[in-house]
Amino acid sequence: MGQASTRSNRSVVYETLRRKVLTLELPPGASLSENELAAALGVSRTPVRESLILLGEEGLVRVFPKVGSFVSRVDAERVADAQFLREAVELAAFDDIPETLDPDVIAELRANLEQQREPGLDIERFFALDEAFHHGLLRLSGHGRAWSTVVAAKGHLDRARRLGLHETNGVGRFVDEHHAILDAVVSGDISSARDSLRSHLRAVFDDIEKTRRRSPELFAADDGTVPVRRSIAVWE
Amino acid sequence: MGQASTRSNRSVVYETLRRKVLTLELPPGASLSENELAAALGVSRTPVRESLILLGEEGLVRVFPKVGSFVSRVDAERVADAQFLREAVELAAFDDIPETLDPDVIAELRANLEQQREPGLDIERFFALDEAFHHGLLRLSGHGRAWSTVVAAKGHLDRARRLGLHETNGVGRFVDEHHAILDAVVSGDISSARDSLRSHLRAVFDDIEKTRRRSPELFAADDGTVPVRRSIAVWE
DNA sequence: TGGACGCTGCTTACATACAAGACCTGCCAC
DNA sequence: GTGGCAGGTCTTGTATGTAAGCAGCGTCCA
Repeated sequence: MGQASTRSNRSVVYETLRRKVLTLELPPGASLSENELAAALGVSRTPVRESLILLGEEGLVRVFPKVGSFVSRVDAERVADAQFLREAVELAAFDDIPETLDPDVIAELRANLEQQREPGLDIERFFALDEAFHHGLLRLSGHGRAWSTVVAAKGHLDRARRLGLHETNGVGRFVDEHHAILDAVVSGDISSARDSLRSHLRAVFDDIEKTRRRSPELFAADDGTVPVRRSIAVWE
Repeated sequence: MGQASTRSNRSVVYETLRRKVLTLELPPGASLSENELAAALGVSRTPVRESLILLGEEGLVRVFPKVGSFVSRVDAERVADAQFLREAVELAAFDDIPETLDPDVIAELRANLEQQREPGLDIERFFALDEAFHHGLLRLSGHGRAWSTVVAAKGHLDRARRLGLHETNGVGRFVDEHHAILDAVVSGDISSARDSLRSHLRAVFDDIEKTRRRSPELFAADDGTVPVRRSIAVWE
């Protein structure tokens, strides 16, 4: 594939596919044929297959034995599960925030928020910054390693969110909330920080729910029905 | 392998290996050669390899490229992470317990507790009942699907616990706590149920910590050091 | 017209062959 | 004795071959 030899092909394939699924470049229902993906990515079926298995475990892909693999539908139930998990972890972490905050992490969070204010922020950049911000919050309480669990949940949330949010219009509100959370943390008002974080996470979820009501056709029950074969173009 | 053809070989291999790791039948540091496992299980390397990848994602196995795969060390840091995650999820679920409880689930939980009281309870049976009990509690709040996340965490906790707990001596206390939790839930005192559940989970964790202090050699930092090749017999 | 049946082409599941790197061991030079 | 190098053998990573199952479509028959 031409990438540095320090990374396995499987890692590259996995991350490539995951990114394309999360950005909806590979939309829900898209067919993910091992052969086609292998050819498109210039590798054999093995790393592709292993990546699909991992994505299946994550719930982003459904593998139907002997039939095909498909990008999973955006399922409202799964999105709600993800929201519950994320909220539980991030709020619980706040209970363990120490008296004296790690100045490095605080500096990183402040710098992050600066960038969230930059004009011309595109949606991909915002999602990346948002992710780093919430990860930083977890690290403040010494629970940074729980982030990987949140990431798995966050994937479903972001995918649902993207369905209705293709520009950064209205993102400013979330940036404001990030500031409020960090300010509360720094000032030592953990209780207020908790409330701010909770309402922030809920606001994101409400945003998703609003999208779902406005465009229910984008969401679909993941009820095990097999998508029509090759119903959606696979590779761009 | 002889199992019913309705289940894939990979599922069988994965579950077999996972069980052996969790029960310490495959102890921390044990070598997991793809070739040897494939021969021992009567399948090819493919399903074995895919299982190892999944177990690696779960943190129960470490795969060193071109060197070997090994059962991961019981790492105190990872155990603490698991405890944090589990506590966060189970406590958050209690906030969503509805006024009227699902009678089927309640009946199931009561029956479960009956069995926990049975004399001659062995450790494996207790772990299974404990697992079903906590899963049931999650279902009461409609968050049963979050159980899979807790399971991943619980694996690390159980493994640590088994290191010091090889009989059910002292398990009675945990059974009592289960009763207290369920009684509080049924009586509608969610706040008390929360407190009981929290102290229950903490007690289990303290139990692990006590084991760690008593037998620190059982725990080891998972610092990336490669175990000596074939240092521990692989298959029984 | 409608239903059943078989063929064809696709898919994943599994098995195996090959490649490439890491470790250990033993020999050899000093 | 000791350092270093080479080779053999292990490992996982990747590629490819084989098997088996499902779907869709066309055909044939009633």
